[in-house]
Amino acid sequence: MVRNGSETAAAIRRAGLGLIYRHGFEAMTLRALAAEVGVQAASLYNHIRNKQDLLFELIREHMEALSADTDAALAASPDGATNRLRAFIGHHVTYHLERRQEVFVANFELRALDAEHRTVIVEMRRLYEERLVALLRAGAATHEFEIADPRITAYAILAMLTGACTWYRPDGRLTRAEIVQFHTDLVLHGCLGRGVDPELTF
Amino acid sequence: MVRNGSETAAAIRRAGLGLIYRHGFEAMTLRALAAEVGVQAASLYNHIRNKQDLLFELIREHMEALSADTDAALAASPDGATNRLRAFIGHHVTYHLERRQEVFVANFELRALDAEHRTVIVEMRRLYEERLVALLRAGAATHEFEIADPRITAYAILAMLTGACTWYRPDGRLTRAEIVQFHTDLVLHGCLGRGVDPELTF
DNA sequence: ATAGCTTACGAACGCACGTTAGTTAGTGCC
DNA sequence: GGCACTAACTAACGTGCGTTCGTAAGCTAT
Repeated sequence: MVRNGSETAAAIRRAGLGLIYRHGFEAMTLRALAAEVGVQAASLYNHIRNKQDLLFELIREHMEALSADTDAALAASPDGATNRLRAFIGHHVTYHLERRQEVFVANFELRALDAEHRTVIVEMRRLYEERLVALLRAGAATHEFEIADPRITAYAILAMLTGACTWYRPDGRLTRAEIVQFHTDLVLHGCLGRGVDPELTF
Repeated sequence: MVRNGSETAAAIRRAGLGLIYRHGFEAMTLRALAAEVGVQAASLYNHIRNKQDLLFELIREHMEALSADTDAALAASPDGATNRLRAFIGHHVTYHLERRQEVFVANFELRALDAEHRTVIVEMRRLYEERLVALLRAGAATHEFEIADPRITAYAILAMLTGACTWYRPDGRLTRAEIVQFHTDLVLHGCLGRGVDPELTF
């Protein structure tokens, strides 16, 4: 059977992402991937350069989409550091919850990339993190935030937000909007809550 | 050459941990492990049951040590939810920064465990998380904290704290004590800082 | 001294891996 | 209708894997 080529290519990426997510890149065999696509292992090579390149492309495409989407979200945000931070958190959480597989693979299969490919991805990730660092710096400069170390704070926030991917289930107790709300509150006010002085509520 | 058995066993665990940390469990070969220990691959089997069991034992021992150590830290803490939360954060961050390899392996090689072994570890991790959930609940009950969802908050805090392992370097800019301080402030007060109303500082 | 246990070795097994080669069958354009 | 192209197939290559086997050598207790 001869299918449309780009359909097969898309099916390979989709199935590959799922298999890498579930079993890890090293543990995924091309034969298993081919079986899931409904094709012989050798036929994969009509659509991918090789196994390593499939991983790289999956991660690269994810990082590019994330970058473009983040730009759009921040551009749409009202002015002011707090507003922009809210926009960033809302977008990051929503986007990440919607693409848990991509996020997981992009974060934890970096070590399976060879040196050159890894360098490319790490740089893309650095640029993403830098957006939040800059945002925090701006808020600290206007005294909207009280932040001793914007870089460390940015890493901590990102780890917290991205962490939601590990337990979130679409059919779970909480909606994505609720999860965004929780994390926004946590980042802005911490565990003690804003209720300490209700009059300061925004 | 015939060495003391338990020395070799310890060397296997140490080298195995490092290799799994750097390359992943699936990507680590027993021949590479044996070479690092200075032994033939077959000789490993005098000290481990098999490859899978080595991973399980590494993770299990880590989880047991973490559990015991956390109990000790909480037992030594002064009363009160905020104090206990500080103690938990201080201990978690310090312990995790000191054992980044164990932490990484225990968190991200779970999928390489077979079903029964994974069940055991997941349960141990649940019990650990439950300590923080209980702590947050206690603080919410006394109105020391304002927490809408203790479980989600616990997950978020743990993700944030554990995330420090990914960027921390012992020879880096920040000491472990500084990192503890940063994260404690973030958890307790969030980005807006307690400076919003200095009189409310605890 | 010697028996028994521990620890190591070298060689090999059977298997599954990523990848390549050569070929066949549909598809679209002139 | 014929040609070029794409996408699929089967078969096989060489490699490296986890693991087992049989054996040698050192340590320890009698």
